[in-house]
Amino acid sequence: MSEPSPASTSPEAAFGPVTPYRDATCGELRAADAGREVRIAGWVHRRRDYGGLIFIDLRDRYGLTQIVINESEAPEASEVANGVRIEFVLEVRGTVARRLAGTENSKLATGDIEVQARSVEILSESQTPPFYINEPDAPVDESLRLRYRYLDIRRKPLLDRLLLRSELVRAIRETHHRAGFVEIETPILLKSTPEGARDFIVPSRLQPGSVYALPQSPQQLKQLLMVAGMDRYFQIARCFRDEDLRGDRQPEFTQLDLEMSFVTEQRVMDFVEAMIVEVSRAVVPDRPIAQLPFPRIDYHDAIERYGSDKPDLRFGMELVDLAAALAGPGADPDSTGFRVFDETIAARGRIKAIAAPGMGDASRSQIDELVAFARRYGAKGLAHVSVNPDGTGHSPIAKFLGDERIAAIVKAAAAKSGDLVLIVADAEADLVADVLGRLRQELGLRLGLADLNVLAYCWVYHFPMYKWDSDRGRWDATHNPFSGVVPEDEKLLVTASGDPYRPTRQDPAGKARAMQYDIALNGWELGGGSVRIHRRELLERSFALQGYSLEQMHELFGGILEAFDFGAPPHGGIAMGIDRWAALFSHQTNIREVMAFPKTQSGTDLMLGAPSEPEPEQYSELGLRFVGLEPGSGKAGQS
RNA sequence: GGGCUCGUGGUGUAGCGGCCUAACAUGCCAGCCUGUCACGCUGGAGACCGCCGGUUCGAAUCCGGUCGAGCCCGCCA
Repeated sequence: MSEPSPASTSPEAAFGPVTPYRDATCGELRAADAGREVRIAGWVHRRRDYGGLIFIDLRDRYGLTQIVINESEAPEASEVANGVRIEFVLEVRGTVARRLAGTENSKLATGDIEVQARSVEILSESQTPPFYINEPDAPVDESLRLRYRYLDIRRKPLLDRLLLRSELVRAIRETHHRAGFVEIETPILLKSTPEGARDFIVPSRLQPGSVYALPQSPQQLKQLLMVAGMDRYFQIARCFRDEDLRGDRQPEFTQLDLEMSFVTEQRVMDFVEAMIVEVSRAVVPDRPIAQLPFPRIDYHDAIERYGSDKPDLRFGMELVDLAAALAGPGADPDSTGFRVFDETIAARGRIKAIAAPGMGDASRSQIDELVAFARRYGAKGLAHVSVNPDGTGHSPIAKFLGDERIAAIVKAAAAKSGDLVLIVADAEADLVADVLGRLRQELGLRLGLADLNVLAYCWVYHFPMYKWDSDRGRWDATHNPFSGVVPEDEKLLVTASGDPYRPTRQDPAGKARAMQYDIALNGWELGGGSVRIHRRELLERSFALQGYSLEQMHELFGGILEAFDFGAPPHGGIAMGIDRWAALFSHQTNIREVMAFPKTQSGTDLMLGAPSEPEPEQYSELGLRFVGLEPGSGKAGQS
């Protein structure tokens, strides 16, 4: 190789696939290229050896091209090809030729041609891979896939998902730039705040004894950018939360974070909705959007009708209240005859139901399984009524309720013959909604009620401002401590006692609604945001309700509070989970499947072996020493 | 912190108290084969059943513990 010289090619050539190793990728040669002399490079996908004739399918991320090595025409190439094995990296020189009539392969984009090799060079050898790379559907233990992630990415399914994710991020960027947003990076080394999830901590060497925290989201920074006059900001931001993992949760994940100035809830939702539609159409054009504009559902309606603040609108099966149906007939209007229901009514609880289509013939064990499902989420039981072919109902609790009430339940639930009405009763209305909401979601999918191709986006708005934290005796922000209050509820941001620093459960603040909106997609929470409080006085009132003294406010949020003294515009925004979005776009239920290098459920990286013990010098430079953990306070234990 | 599931040649599975000195498919190795594309045919190597301990005359198979992976509750938006 000679010394690199100044640029000798055009940008087009520099951007193209041609390199000193290849003239074309493995996915682009067509019949029209017949006769071309080409160099082509890639991995050996498969090898078919006929003795004097060897076929090699050469693969790169663009596709597959068949190479033919004919011993009688290229004896040297044939000798090399004899030693070639799967996943070797080759550079092949030869001639593009139309395949013999009748031997074309319609399954390949390049199936009309083959490259007749003149020479074959092995650029790199490979061990036998630990799992099949050339059979994309072959199941593989996930820990193996994680340990050899670079091999898993060679396989089509994961490759395709990462390409789709790349398109998603590209579409997001293009749309935001077109809408005049400025993309700004914010720091990863930040200050710890007590809100929300547990922080990841990074000890400071220059400030011994102090720590940085990794951002759970760039929340405060984007608000400061609004104070800075940036007007429209967005970022594809990495976020970190030190909590236990789930299929839809990794310790580090990616958010689309955006904020706009001089906006209302309506205005932010309008932009985000238009952006989502544009991105969806660009990335998954063949997937219909269920409803345009997106349904906008008040939080309380969402809980009432779907038992969820992220309802899956691909199917109905809404929750219905049975109070009226149960009150109806009978000698004693205060008694339904069924003790569980009577106690619930006496406790001013809720009795609600869903009708599961076609499940009327569910077996005893199927019912038991549903009862166990309901119990897992805190229900004390799960009553059921099966609807007979003639439209009447039968149920184990019919002997308590009587036929008239059973009929009223069937009617209230709008259950048809063959359906199964599932009933949850509890003194806690939230629990009833949660359990039925989870049953609804589970059964909707199990019964195939959801069109899997549809994208059912919806907004849920006006979340409660706070929820009472009985352990700590204060109001917790439902979402974000900076969320603004709906203007007509501003007067509710007070305590019953009048002292803003003594919150109690009876405070009017418990009824205040936030200018908070979530976007849900097919039953997943895709994102959430709010119009923020931009007046310092109101922010202090809100923080007081959340249990912060003036000193604590300054300690924890001093920077942003001070900023709000220098002219903060009204502003609002949203954060959306890119990983979840990509997973939903590619029909995955686990975000690991759309991440290049995810971690296991116990937070480890099986490929790199992270986390690992630090070197002693790293400890001493930071003034740290590992003293072990209290028994039971963590899994690391003492060594 | 807790519950559940899984862990057998390289990979995916079967075997679930003695018939297992572990079976099948695929992969791997060798040989033959000039038109295949999940090529074919013949032959061969390869696991002591995650690890430790226990029960038993006898364990891959039962029990306990432990490690790893997954799902879930708590946690988390």
